[in-house]
Amino acid sequence: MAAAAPAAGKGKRKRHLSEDDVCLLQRYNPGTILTALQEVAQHAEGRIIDWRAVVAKSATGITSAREYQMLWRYLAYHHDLNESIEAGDLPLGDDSDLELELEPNPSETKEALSEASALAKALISRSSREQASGHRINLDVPALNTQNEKIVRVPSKQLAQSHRVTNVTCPVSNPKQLSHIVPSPTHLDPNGASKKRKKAKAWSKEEDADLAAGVQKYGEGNWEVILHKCNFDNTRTPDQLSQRWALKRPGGSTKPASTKHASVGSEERSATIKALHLAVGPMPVSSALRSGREQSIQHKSTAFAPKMPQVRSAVTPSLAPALALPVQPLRVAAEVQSPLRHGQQAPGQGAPPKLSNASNNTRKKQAALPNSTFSPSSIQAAAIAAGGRLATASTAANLLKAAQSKNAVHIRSLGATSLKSSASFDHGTQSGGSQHLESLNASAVNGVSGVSAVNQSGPPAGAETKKALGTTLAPVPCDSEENEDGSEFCAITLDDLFPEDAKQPETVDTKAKQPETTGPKAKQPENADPKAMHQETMDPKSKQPDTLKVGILDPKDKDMLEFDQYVASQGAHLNTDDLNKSKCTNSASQAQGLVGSQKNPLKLTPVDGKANPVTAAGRGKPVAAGVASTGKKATIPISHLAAGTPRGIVDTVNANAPIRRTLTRRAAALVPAGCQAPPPKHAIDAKGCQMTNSIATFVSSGVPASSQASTPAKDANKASPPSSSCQPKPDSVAVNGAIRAVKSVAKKGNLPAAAARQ
DNA sequence: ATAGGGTTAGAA
DNA sequence: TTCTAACCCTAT
Repeated sequence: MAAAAPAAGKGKRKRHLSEDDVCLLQRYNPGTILTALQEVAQHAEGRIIDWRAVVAKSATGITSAREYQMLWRYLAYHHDLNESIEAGDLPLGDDSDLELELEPNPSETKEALSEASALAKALISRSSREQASGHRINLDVPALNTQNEKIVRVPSKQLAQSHRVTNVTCPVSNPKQLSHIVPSPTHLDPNGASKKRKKAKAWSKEEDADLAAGVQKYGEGNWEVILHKCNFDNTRTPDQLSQRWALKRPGGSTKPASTKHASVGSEERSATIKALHLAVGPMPVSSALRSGREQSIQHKSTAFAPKMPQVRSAVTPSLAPALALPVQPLRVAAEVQSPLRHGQQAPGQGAPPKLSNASNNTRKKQAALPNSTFSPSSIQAAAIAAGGRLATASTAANLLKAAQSKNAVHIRSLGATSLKSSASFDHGTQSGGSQHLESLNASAVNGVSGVSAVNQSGPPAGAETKKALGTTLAPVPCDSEENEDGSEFCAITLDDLFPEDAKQPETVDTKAKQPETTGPKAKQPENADPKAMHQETMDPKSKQPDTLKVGILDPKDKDMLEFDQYVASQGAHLNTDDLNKSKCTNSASQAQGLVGSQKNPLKLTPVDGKANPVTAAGRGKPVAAGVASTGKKATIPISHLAAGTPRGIVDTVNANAPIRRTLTRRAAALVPAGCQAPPPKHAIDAKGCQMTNSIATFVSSGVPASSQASTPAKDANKASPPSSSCQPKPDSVAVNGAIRAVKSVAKKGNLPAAAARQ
């Protein structure tokens, strides 16, 4: 509303009075309001307004000084309108009425003038109607063309009778609403006032809350629905909602820590906790989520991998910092370090997850560096949670059937992978089905191995591996650091993980094409079967009952173990939970809302040959294989028959970050990771594991198989040996079946829309 | 639908 | 003048 604005005095706040304010009032005729504003301006010479004097002379018809004050405060400060005010009530005594100074004659803009003009006409129009119906409101509305005549003058006597108007038909300046009443401002002002950018309207907390609630209720992306179902004023557009959400959504915020949300960390942490609760039910999450050194304790987090898939919401990067649960499926403890992380702290004694809010330069950057600290397990946890969405009960069942019936897919066991891990590091910009395959097989399954080898081989090997791996490890050479217990750690920066962001994509292809050459020197004692490298991923032979050496938890891992055990105990239940339940439920959506966007992250490329996996995977960050592998001296033989027991944290790493881009792989990789993990000591439900395995199997091999069979992806040429190994074979039938199964699930809505679209 | 970048308005 | 938030536009 153009006539608005008790406006700014020097150093005072300024507020625009919009038509919405008037609409909200419902109690007062707009003319009354305008008159009141004018009167307030006239009486606002001192610090304190003498409301009684104002009322005495008021033309508004308002007889209660208190009411008058209340109206003003509503208009100026959005104070509540108190319904129960008697005529004799005294105004409040405080002197806060003029925190906003009055500008009786604010300078008008073209837009304002046109709006005001429209408003005036609307008022006149209504006035005419009311006149015809006996409700005469005598509004003398000038065109507001001059500085001194902006305020509607309302003859006092009429207003005295009519200042209370019930069901005020709100005159609007919004062209949409106005169009049926009076010519739109567009017509009134052909000079482009209507073209002018809308005045920025700050988002109130209420709006943000509404938005969050809307997202929870209707899901991210349904901005139209949210817009209409939630009480957004008509000045908001779906686009604005989307943009706002992009800014405000938990985990997606680009806000620097210095601003409003000072403690993003705690927010994310709590969000994570909630998400985790949703995933695994009430449990001593706190122990698992502890920050600080304890958090970095080596931990067989793989044990709970299969237990968490029911988290429907995407676990966004925010989960990672909170879930710093290291993993040590192998003998090398690896910790992903953010470049922001100060010092080269021994990962095992890592500082509390430090959220990086500092770099807020670009959204891109944010996407690439959602959080500053990844620990393998946190990553895994995130990926698990994300990947979990792949598996509804039915999906799992279908996939299980498919996988079991034909033994269609066999993920190469750790032993077979040996040095190909390099390929998994080199996904950078690589795209195409081959990438999927590669990622899944090499990074998910083998990645850890590769890293392990690197670490175990010591600095020289690390350096070499770094080279072999391309640029992924460049920023932070995989220097072996020995922990007090002898565990070795590999520090990997985010740049390592996301070479694409590090702008070193060239190396990708080359490496991908020559995976074998990558890390011959990387030592992988347990699995160093060169032939294995050439084995088909789907080849049953690859299913080597390798014995994994998993470090025994040392005492300080107790909490982690506790966590694992708990999760393990929850395994079956979680795996059979019906994902559908959570689809729109509060809790699930809450997780979504709190933890972050789930729509984007999930892209199930494999489902359909039409979907070009390249898009999702091609842009995907390279798989930071091996990040997770860790190990301790004591070893426990672990048979990782099922689905090849990928040490999949690797892919999980990516799941943490721009999930949107690579989730297809990550989720897939992830699941197997979980399955493999259950160390003997953890009583894990075989069923749940199998199911998960099935899914993993499907995803892993299914993607490439599918894409290769049906889509000559543009990057198909880049197919690396591993991927080619995944050529559809008789066995792949099962894979396809699994794909179909998932597809159907997706169609049923069990998978996020984004996934279904794929 | 969304990301990313540019533009604009308002506040400090 | 600078910074920030909101808006707008365009490409994907």
